[in-house]
Amino acid sequence: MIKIQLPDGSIREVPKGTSALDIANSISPRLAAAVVVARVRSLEPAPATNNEAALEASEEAMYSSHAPGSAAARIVDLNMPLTEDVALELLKENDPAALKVVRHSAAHVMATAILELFPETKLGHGPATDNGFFYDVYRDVPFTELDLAAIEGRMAEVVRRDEPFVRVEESRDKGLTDYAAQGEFMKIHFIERFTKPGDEISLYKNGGFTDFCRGPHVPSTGRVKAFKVMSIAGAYWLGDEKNQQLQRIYGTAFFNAKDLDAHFKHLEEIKARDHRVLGKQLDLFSIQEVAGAGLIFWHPKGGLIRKTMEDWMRDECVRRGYNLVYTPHIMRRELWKISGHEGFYSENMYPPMELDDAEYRLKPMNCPGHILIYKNSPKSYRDLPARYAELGNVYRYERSGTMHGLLRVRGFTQDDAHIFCTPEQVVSEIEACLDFAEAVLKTFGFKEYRVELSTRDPNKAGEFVGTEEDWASAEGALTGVLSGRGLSFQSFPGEAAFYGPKIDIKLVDVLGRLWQLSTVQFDFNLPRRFELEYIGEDGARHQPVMVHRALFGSVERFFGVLIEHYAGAFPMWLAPVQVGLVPISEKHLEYAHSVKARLEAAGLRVELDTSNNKMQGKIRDFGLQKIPFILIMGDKESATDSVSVRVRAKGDEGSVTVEAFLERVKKLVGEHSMEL
RNA sequence: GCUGAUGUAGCUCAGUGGUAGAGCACUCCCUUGGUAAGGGAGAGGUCAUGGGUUCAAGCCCCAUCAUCAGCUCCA
Repeated sequence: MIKIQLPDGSIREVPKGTSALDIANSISPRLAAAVVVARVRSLEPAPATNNEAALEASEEAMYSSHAPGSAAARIVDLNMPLTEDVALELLKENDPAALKVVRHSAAHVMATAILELFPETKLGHGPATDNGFFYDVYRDVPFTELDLAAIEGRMAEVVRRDEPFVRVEESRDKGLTDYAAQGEFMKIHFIERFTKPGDEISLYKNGGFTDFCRGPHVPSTGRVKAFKVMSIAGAYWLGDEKNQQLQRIYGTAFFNAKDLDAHFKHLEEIKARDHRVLGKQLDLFSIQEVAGAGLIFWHPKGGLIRKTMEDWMRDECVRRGYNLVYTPHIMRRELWKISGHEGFYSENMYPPMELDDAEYRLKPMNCPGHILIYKNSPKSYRDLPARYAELGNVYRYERSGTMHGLLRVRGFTQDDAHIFCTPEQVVSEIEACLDFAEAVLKTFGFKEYRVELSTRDPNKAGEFVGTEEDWASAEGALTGVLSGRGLSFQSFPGEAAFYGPKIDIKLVDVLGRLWQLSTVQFDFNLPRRFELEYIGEDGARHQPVMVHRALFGSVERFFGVLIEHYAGAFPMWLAPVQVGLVPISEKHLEYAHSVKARLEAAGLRVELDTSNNKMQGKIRDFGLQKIPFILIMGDKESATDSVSVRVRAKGDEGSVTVEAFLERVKKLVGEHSMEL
């Protein structure tokens, strides 16, 4: 007999070999029908997990469905015989872990369908993802959309057959031999990678289909109730572009049709906030084929928002002790050789232009320009810290398939600054950068963010420049500042730039998506390459510490994220048109013009609709443009020097005097208020 | 760069080898109204670009460019 502890704390004694499904059935048949999978936790004290194993497990989990679960708690098949005392949790159709199991099982159903229709296909792996699942397969002939439809149809049949998922264990050698006979080269790779000689390997069978898989699965294919084959894409074998390309077939699955529908609705919502869609609808920016990919045209309304962002940023820089500088867009190739870009960044740079005096290259970064300004005159410790800031346009050659709206472009503007300081000043400078970064996020309406610290991988010292001591002190400074501020952060060893460690701030938008924007980085490399120095208090020459920092990251990318964050409904201070004026009839036009003049005199951005459309139509048009305030003016208003106020997303608020309205909105603008 | 899909009016899209279409937007006319679409008329296209097949190509074939979904990359 073994002891099974249920979530309410009660303990049942059952014969060894009893399954979770048996227990569910003993509680109630309805529970047994609703439960998908079980989570068990050993009642013995959990053995200390060793770090290396945990690391390997996470690596496996990245591209394998064979990763072992944690020793403490693991998800198991409902019909797996329980052989020791465990705490048992029956997961029903409301549990995220259960959904993953459903999706992974859906991947097996899809593989079953694919092999039935296209037996020549070789299988890679088929994990669940955040939004569904995929299966990587290899076949000489690409699958067409018709094939995908056929696969989906056959999946429905496999589900209807309601084949039980049966776990089978067999010797590794037999598995390898069988797969070799079938030419399943990818399965062989996975077995060799994830199991050791002498291990038993686990297979899951449903009907005539068998897959090397560690599970768990739903009890039978009939439990995959709501699914859809989504799309097909190329994916490199083992994620390496030097390897052959596989066909990755994406699908998604949910517990029921309602959830599946909700998922598609959610996809539509995301599409409606897509900055590329809104950029067109609100006439903010464009990308033009005739000009080239990844190059942004800022239209008047987008330009106005950009100006507001830039004005704020420049003012704030000045207020915080930065000096604004400007540097050229093209510079001699010689400079890029000194900086090292010519060597290690060349792939991302536009090729040299040959002029009569020398070769020139477009700048991919602003650092060398700022360094030349620093170097132009001797510096004393009294001159430090020197903080040079620039909204610098840089051009980087991105590979053709990688551009994405405003978020990944070939020409963009960095709010870039470089701080040259003494080692003693570093901590307070980093502090100030983080303060500034927080101010940016807060001002533009982002409440949540995550902090990441990227450090050197000591095992790969050769890939990083700078001495042991440099790195130790720089990483210590960054860590110290972060903990000193009480910020929780995640460390990423090995993720540092080759020239120094960095802090990245990722903001979380309204949909919970993460965006990498702000970055604060140490640089041991450039000060040395350019032989930067300052005269210290001791009269000797010293090398300054250099800190790179960008807060918007790129103005283009930040704008793109901003559009999606607000779904185009910008707060008052950023809205390109702040007030829309609607005269009810032609005879109110004169009054409308006078109101417009008064609002504009107060610095507001106002649009007056003088068309002969109906007032309802004018309201609709302004509404679609997501203008914060619409003012309606008819007989009543013109007689009392007032306006009828309609607020975005709130509606009609009745009439107030022009003075009172002005008072209200000037406050909203001045305070950068998120509300209206 | 790789795999697949897409490219028709300013926008969203229909058009399976035989005269280039719709709705919205735009211009003009009528309508002058009380909180998200009044009515009518008109104008607008090198069907991404370049080749090819065909008596005939938006449609079939090839190449190129761009976009989209992924992959890879992203100081």
